[in-house]
Amino acid sequence: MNELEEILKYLKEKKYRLTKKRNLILYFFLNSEKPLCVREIQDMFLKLNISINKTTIYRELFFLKKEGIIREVKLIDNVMRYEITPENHYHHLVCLNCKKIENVILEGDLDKQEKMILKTKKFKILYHILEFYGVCSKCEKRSFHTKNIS
Amino acid sequence: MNELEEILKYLKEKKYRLTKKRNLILYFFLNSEKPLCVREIQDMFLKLNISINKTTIYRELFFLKKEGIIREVKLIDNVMRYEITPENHYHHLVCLNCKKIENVILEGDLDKQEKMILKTKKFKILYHILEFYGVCSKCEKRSFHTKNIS
DNA sequence: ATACGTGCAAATTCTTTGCAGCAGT
DNA sequence: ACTGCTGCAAAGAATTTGCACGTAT
Repeated sequence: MNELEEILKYLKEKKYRLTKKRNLILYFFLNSEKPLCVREIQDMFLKLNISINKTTIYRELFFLKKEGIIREVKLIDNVMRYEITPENHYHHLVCLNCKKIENVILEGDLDKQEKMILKTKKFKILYHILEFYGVCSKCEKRSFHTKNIS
Repeated sequence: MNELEEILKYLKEKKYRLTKKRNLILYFFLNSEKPLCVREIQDMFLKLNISINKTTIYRELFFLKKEGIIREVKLIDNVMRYEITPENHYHHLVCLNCKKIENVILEGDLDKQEKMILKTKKFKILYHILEFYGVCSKCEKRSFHTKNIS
């Protein structure tokens, strides 16, 4: 699964709509070496002969930023530019059998929860620890066979 | 905010649609002293002179069960009945200043994450620990005033 | 016969888009 | 003149519903 598919899957899971223009804007970002501004994105649509309104682009950038998919880059000119956010915050999958620890990215779903908590509980969260305890795929498989395998 | 509003808010947050029939079914559950079966719900719609298909009811019950809003109750006859799930699984808000621990309900949002992890990482999660560390509202307020305010 | 489930097309909900227009530099 | 934002109506995406039919007890 490539990066675009990852992002689309994430958006789908959060029940946002996978529209042609949203997909295209994401495609532009993933295939650009440098941060893009509204104007540049508008031109890219123009080149493809696809109509788009500048408001749509502004709103889409705001949306993608909110979702943590892109981030703002301020250069010397005072035009806002954006680029794909390079990474994300890891959580851990801890195997109770072999003690192996694996990383997993939850793609910012807790942010929403934390905002909700701030609003409803008035509790300002500074950080969180989230660990999942279970059985990894290797150990899971092994338990159905003999102990001597591998 | 009453219980129905709480549930609707939760469903809205998860981007499920708040349809008339879904709302009504929830209303029936919240105003019923006893567990309800498909037939009884069907009759309630009939009384209100609102058409509904039994498949819709089956699917809605499956949906609400999946979301943890209702739960199955098996009585002696072999008809499945459902009732509002009384409670939920707590997480903790730990204040780093006064060490107070508060409960918070995340309304099953992690279930989805865990299913996702099972699918993509093939890691079978048995349980999880999730704690939020931060500053509670009291301590937050106090830090803006003098130290003597209790 | 009754309880319950599935697939598909139509209906409904609600996000996303475009347009007109405004504010600030 | 240009960047950036808002409200409202229309378009579009995707969930929800109804219908026909199937399975199991």
